Amino acid sequence: MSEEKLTASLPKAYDPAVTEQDLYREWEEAGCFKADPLSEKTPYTIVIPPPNVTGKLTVGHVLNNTLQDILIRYHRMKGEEAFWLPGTDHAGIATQNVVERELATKKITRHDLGREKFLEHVWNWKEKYGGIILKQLRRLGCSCDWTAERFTMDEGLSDAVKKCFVKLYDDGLIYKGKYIINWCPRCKTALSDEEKIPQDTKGSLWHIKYPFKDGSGYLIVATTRPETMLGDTAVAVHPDDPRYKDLIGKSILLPLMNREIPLIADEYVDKDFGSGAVKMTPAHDPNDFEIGKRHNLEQIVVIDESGIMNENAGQFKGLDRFKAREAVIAALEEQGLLEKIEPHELAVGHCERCKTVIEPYLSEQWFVKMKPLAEPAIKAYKDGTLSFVPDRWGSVYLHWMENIRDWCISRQLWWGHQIPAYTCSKCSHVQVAENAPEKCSKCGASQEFIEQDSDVLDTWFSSWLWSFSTMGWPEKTPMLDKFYPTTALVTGPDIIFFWVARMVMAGYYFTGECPFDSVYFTSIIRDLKGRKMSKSLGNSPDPIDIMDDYGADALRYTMVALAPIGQDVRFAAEQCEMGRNFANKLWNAARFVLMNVEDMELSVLEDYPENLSETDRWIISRLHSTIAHVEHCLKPTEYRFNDAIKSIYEFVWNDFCDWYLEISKKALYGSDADLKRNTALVLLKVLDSALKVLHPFMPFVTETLWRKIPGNSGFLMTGSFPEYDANLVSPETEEKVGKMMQFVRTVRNLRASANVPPSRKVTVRAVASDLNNAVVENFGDLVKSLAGVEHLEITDSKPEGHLVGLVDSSVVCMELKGLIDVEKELARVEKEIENTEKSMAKIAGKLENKQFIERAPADIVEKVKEDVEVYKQQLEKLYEYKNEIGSI
RNA sequence: AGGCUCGUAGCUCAGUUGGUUAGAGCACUGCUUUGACAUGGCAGGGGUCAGCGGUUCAAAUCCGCUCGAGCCUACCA
Repeated sequence: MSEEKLTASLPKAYDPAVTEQDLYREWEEAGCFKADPLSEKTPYTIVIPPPNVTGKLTVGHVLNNTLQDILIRYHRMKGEEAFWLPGTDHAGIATQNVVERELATKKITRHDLGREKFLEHVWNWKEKYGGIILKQLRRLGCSCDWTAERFTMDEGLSDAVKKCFVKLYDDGLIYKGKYIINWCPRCKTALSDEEKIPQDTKGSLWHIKYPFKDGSGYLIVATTRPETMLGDTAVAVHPDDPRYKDLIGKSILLPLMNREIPLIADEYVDKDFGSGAVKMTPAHDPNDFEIGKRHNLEQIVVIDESGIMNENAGQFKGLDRFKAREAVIAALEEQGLLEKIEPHELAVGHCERCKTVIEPYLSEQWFVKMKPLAEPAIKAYKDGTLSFVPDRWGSVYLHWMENIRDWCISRQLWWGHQIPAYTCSKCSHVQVAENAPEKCSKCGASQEFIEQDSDVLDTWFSSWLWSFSTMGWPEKTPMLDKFYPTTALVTGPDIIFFWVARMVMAGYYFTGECPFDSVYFTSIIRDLKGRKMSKSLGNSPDPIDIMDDYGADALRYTMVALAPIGQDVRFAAEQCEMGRNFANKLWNAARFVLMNVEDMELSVLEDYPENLSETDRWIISRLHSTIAHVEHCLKPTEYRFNDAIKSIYEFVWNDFCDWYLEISKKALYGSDADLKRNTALVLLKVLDSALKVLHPFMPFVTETLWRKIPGNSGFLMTGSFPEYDANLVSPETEEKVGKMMQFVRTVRNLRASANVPPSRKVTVRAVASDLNNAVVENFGDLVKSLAGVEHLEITDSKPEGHLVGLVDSSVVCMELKGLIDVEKELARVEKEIENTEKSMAKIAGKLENKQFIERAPADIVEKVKEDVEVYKQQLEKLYEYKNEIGSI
């Protein structure tokens, strides 16, 4: 009857779809994810790297967030006040693009709507479609504290942004100026250096004749962007270049424009590149801009904000910049001014969001002086306050920090934090303040004359504050007090500059503290061909589909198992079979335990029972070795997640299922009531502990099973992690049981080689030896049930009509009913001999080497001697056996 | 151009400070539905650890070079 009950509640196969979603709701409703700022417990904090509100879950997110969840769940179970703060990022350009594209289907532009109406649209879009990814994280099982969810444009976070801007401005670290910046002619906004993606491109180097005004010939100028020559205001050479030294100061007549420009000298010019003469276009090249400033060159803008040639481009006005290039070349050629064209490879910058070729563009922008901010961030890494795993990212971080450049933070977008700078239209006075000033502080003009800067801030200007702005900073909130600075950060190395480095700088500058102790950089997920997962390639499987097919736990298991430290991962959905199979294996192991325990009215106990058997002690020893290893792997200096999950897998599958469950059947189906009870208690307790250890990695299946264990109540996830007890680890027991296992394998091996079906029992005679005697005496009954043996006995010598196998150098014989297949058996033994000889040869040579004996540590030498001795004995026995068969 | 990382079984990957008979999962071969599980069990085949050279008593592991893959940084027009 109870059999029926269990079968009903525990089906033969684990079906994640049945439990996962409901279980998550239960956890959430019970407040299991919530962290208490007033708790006395040690805080453990992670802030999520906020995904874009427009984002959908990718396999990359899966890995990243699973790792965070593992840490959070583990530390929660270790009794710490674990706080995982979730949220999203407003993603200026990306979000604006999405909404603009949607409007475009209705043939509306944002300009049709105007700023205010457009922003209303974006907010509506955000409320409706934004943050899908956070729902998807719930599906994954992430135990974020959703009551603390934040968005970078929330009121509080927006106030923090303003506050920081004002402070930096007041401290003289924010300035506005006309500089060459990266401009996307499609998004029509400035971009930071980090948003410019260089791509190697096969271009050309055009060599153009620039004639001198006085008719005394010409010089050659080489360029990759001939269309910009229309804005040239000089040609530069190196002051020491003998070819040009005497010509410096002469006038050149700029072709096509007939503008008179000077030949100037500047150290910057590389004599060995091209012709050694460089055209200067200060309005369209960052280097020319710098040189131009030194020489007071005029800045002539010839390309407009859309990438179209403007009125300064003469006859080329109105042409797109790439069309203009062709037209300029054609015109030069016609006038015989094109000397030659060389193929030339160069890195062309592209817009991170829309892939449009970036245009260096002269415009008025806001910048942050970064050098002073970098100093404490550099120190933090160098003195160990901040650590990276893998550590090699530290040098990447340092290199960037030490060569840091000012950060262009203004964006010509509408969606974002509008810059809190106000200009008086009467006197042009600029005021920077958190709130709109009521009158001009200089000329006293009233509010109507004061206008806020129309630009918004780079999204990263809000996310670099994320680690503390989310907790209420600048208010001194209990949350901030309890959970800041945070403990760990888990993110991808691709945003080390965008985010990690800047967050460290912001942490020090605004709070005086490093915002986290350690950063773990995850692997990059690729497809099986090694390509990055991307939407355009269509090679990125949808994690939701994977979870539908295999379950969230299976996906989590697989991603973590597959991802070693800092190495890229090649992933395909089918690999989740390993996770699914593992969840199923665990399910069935639990099912077995529960079915057998059911009638005994037992519940899981605090301690193991007295009078443990050797094999009980063995599984407990294995369990505690596993616990120790897992805990070691999860330390911040290690973060060896794949190692941790693998050792649990091996414990559950190999030790617990393959051996201990099989061993326990002997007791469970036997008539010794005490033994039965003891075994059941050990099974329950080990299962209970295994579920706890595995829980941070595979939360759903473990919680589901744990709650079915008699005696358990509440939630596993808020329970405690098993405490490692070194006294329960016994190498001696593991050794003893290991010999028994070897013995069983040898018998199974013999059975297989003689094709004895599992159902047929055999007789085994073990030739007396220390090992054999101990195994037969201590584990005789077990060997019988595990290896399908009917009669097991010790003999003085090998009997006739038996197959022979070895355990170390002990001989184990299996009686064969009927004739031995001589040929087959001979082949098997010969193969065995060959293998053993090969193995021995590998190490035996060492002993003949005097140097080895003298220099190698004594214990190593001893070990080799012992091994060789074992091989020798094995070979002796194998030869003997071979002769015997041969003579049949 | 510089820097970093990687190259281990057909595939995806482990292998912590040099000393293991070089491992796992999938795939493959044979046996197997015995009362947890065929998403299973038992047994097995398969690798000159990219190549060459060096250090060492000892190298998949440390060093150098070559070849191959990838990533990051860089203002050579």
